[in-house]
Amino acid sequence: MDLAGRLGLSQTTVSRALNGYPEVNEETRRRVMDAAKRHGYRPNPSARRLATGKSGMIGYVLPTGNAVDIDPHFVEFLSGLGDYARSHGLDLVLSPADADDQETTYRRIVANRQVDAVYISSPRPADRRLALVNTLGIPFIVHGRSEGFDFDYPYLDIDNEGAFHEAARLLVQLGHKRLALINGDDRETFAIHRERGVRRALAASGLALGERHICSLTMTEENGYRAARRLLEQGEPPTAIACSSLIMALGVVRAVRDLGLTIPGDLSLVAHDDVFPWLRPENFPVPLSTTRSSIRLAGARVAERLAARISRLEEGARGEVWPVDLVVRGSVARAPS
Amino acid sequence: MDLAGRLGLSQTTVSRALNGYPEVNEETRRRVMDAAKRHGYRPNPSARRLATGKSGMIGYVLPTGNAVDIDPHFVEFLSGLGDYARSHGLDLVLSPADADDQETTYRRIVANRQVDAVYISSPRPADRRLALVNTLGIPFIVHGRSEGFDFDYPYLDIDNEGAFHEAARLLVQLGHKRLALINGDDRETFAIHRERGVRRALAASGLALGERHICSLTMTEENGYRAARRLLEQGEPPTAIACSSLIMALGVVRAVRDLGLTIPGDLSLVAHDDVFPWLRPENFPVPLSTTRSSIRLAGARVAERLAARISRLEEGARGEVWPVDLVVRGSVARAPS
DNA sequence: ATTCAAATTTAAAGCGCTTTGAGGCTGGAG
DNA sequence: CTCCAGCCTCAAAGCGCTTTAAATTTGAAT
Repeated sequence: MDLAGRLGLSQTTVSRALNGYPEVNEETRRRVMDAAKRHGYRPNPSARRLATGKSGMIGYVLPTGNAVDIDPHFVEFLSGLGDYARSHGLDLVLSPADADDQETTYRRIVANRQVDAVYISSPRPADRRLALVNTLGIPFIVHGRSEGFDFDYPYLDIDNEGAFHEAARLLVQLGHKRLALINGDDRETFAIHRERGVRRALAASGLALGERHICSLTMTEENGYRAARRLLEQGEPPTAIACSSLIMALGVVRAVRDLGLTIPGDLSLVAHDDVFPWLRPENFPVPLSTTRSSIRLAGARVAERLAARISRLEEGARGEVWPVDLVVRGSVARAPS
Repeated sequence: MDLAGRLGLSQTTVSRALNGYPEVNEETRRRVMDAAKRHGYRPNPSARRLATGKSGMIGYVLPTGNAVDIDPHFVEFLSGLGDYARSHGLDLVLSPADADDQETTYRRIVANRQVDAVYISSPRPADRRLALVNTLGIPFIVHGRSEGFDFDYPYLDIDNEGAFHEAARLLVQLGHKRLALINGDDRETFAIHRERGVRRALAASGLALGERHICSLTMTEENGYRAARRLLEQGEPPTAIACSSLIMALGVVRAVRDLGLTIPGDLSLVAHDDVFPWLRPENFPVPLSTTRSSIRLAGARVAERLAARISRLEEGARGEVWPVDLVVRGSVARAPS
């Protein structure tokens, strides 16, 4: 669609007018903009891309594999990300990669300039993806945190340690001496931080988190159940449990029932709530106390910062840590005497 | 990276050799392929795209909005899709769109040739997206089915009607006269089909699905709870419930408990299981009977067919309907007398 | 009038690949 | 030998945009 021809202008001027370059007469710009709108002209992204190297897309390397399950949290994060992306004309590219070799894929999308920025989620300590992406020089943001690097990086995380510290502190204040933690996969930083939070709270009162009072498993209902049974059937069962996910908490509740115990009579329970629209803590058989942080809002914020980095409005390694609400509901009570 | 130069060949020949054109000497081809591998040469997709109009990507228009939640099923579907896509070098582009105006986005991605094919999910009867995409002429596959069009289209669906027919038939055989259905949003075809299946099974035995024995809501735990309470607290409560989702079934189970009833003593329950790794029917307080169909496998199959359509190995409007397993577990029993 | 810098606009050179239309070789048929 | 069919390979023309370098116009100052 030769807009330039129609207007008797050169392609150059049209391009400049459309892209907001200053060296175009305002009146000319108006004419061009006008004609563009009238004819529904949209620059061909493939061409623009070839010329500029910018794609207008955000990338995410999706670990896949037969035995690899995508975390259900992902969809909520995506809701937020998508919501922001939509209103800013960004698309999201999911590049599936072998879960055991994501590096190749990162290299590819960067080398090919398929996306303008990427985000990384569920980071682990010394996560190789971070080092890689940092080297490759593509704008990125980490959702969560890593540890053990000698460089800083931009991230958005929630205060997992603080949240679980608060939760544990509350339980301790209620007189609980034997506290247990049902955590997510402890190779991920968030789980490490949560454990740290619990330990710190216990230590402050001269208590400790027993070796047998901590479980670390992928966050499924079944694992929540198993962990709870293991914990509750041992010699010195905990009187309170902090749990890393609402889904696992479902299993915990089931286990408690199966054992003929009650919440909060025999066991106090606090879980982390990522705010799923389809499973709410207030609707648990006994309303569940939670540490709450909307993962969806995080998605939107990550998109926002990614956009800012692409347009160089944000630079440097700014880390952002969100506080987490502790919402007390019926599932916690004084320790049984 | 001028591969052509290195080899003393023309760009043309290199391009042809790499893309498998027949007019290249096999020995030459080998040399080129070899050098390409050795130097890690990868054609620049942006350039190739500009030249061919093909992007090597699959598209999905993601409905977003402040009040729009992405279905948790999406992530499982994505697992399958991603798994296939990975092994075939396809990327997935999610284009977020205002849930109320997806048309603009479809037009854009087609006009810009951003993707080679798209899939559509959660279709409704006479879904406008179908008509649109069909007109636009981009390869596509529908996950699910629509109704009321005068043209055929390629789709992959499960036999929702058959599944719920079987489930209802089983319940009827067990002597249940008052059956209820807790369905998903009845604007979507799958829900309509499921209702149809239940009605057909009941009709076969001279029974009917009472107006007050059917609920249709988005599939959350809370809605499952509400629906179950509404059903069970009315004058003639059902003795059996068919439920469209495992998540809703959680709510049903909770409601049953709250009312002091038992499964399957007072109420038989069957739910549809999309096979989530994090919530399994056998782990319900009473193992849940289900109609089971892996949505993840569907995702992989959709990707496979999409790829086939892109390379024109598949053409026409082939519909594919997968049978659904009925898995009987402890949650169903003879109707109370 | 003349001049020069600032303000606009333009021609043309990429971006890195595919594809079209030709040209160069080889070898058996004439 | 000459020709021509078959094979291969190549130069060059896009694909539709951005950007560099140069040209033109404008306008105030000389």
